[in-house]
Amino acid sequence: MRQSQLFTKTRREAPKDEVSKNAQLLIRAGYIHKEMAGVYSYLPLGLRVLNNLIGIIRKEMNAVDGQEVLMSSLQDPELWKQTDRWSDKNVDVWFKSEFKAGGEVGFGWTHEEDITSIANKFVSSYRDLPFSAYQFQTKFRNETRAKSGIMRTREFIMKDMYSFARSADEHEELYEKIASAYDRVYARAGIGEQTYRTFASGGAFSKYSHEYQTVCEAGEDVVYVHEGKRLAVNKEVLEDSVLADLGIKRDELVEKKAIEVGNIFSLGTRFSDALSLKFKEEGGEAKSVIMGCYGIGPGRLMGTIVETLADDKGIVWPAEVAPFRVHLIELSNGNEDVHREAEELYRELGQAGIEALWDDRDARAGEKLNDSDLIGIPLRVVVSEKTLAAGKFECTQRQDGKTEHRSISELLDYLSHA
RNA sequence: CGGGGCGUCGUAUAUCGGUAGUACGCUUGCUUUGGGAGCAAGAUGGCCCAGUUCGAUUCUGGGCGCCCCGACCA
Repeated sequence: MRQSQLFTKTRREAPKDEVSKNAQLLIRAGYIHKEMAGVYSYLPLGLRVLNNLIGIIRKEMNAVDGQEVLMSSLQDPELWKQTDRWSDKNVDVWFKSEFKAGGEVGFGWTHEEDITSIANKFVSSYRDLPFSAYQFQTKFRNETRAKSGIMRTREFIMKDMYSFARSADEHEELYEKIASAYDRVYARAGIGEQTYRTFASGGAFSKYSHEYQTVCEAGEDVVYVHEGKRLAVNKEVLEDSVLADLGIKRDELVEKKAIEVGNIFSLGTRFSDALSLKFKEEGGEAKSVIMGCYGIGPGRLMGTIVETLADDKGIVWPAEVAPFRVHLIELSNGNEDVHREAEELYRELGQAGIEALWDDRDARAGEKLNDSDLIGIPLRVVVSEKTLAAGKFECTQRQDGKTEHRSISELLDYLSHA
């Protein structure tokens, strides 16, 4: 799209009350807008990034046979009372409201109860299992303290998947399959190398749960990374018995700060028992369904990418995540030939299916180039009197600043292979 | 929820019990044009409610909001 028509603008300075790098850069570049503490809106550029991340996650969940649903935000207290998770004493993150006609209602902060109740309508036989269902849905959590920009908010979209299996073995198989999908998500999101499957406390039904932790100075968690095995152990569970389980030694571990970008865990029969989700085995015997739960917050993932990959000039988006593939910078200063050349290139890119942000604003070179660095689109293509004379465009990688000069066909060829 | 800090043009910052200034941004004009240009003219501000005072943006109290540390974080 034409940058002159983009209704957001960049800013030189971040608001003084934003301390986290992710929020500072995302606000300065016009990706997000803060509504109140812990509540952010996504603006055109930000929504493009968020949707790209959602697209990646959706594809990977579908690839492991996840079935997408969309559950309601409004939650029925009766359901939650059955699992003892309605009272504010047991759960302190509830947002609650009332119906005009009387009666309480809650805003969902997770959906085990809901999905289990839905599954109950359809699952009765061993033939109905296994399956996994997931959604992208806005969660509400009344955090006592929102913090770190978009990393910990009171309203956020979460991809939450729930698996339903007939046996512990079957559950384990599903669990591992989904875990591998998670690895692919982080790799495609550009933070695969920094992200480790991390052993964390498991709760009542399995010894461990797994977090996906991205090593980053801004992280709130402390993990111990075993580079050889590409895994990590959360500080919370760092004990000799855990090290023995994993076959690793204490001195092989390196302490790092990390951001939790995903969490998967086994639920056992905690919810199926409480809500009577059972199936009949081949022999006719009723058994409780074994469940698992798998979460990723695309917003937090977006923040983590910014925290992890940004440099002192601004954001650096990985290719699959970026709001546009190309940032076309027109430095025409009123030169009609340069302007026409930029317009032509923009059209050609569009025809090739490559989305570009075309900076056609009447602004000086410094402002445009600095904005381009801040916005962080992977490839910057400059069109100017110089490039017009040379017959080649100046193509610069945002990530490493490397520049190459390409003709239009060379550029299209490069983009089709990248 | 405990502790601490902060609310001044759109943004970032000064000052001050008596005229609220600067920078960037914005408007208009001229010049300039490859890493946030120059000149000139202009518009825009004291979170809310009380109290003290001749006079409050400033002092006091309350409210609301925001940030940080901790606790919490299936």
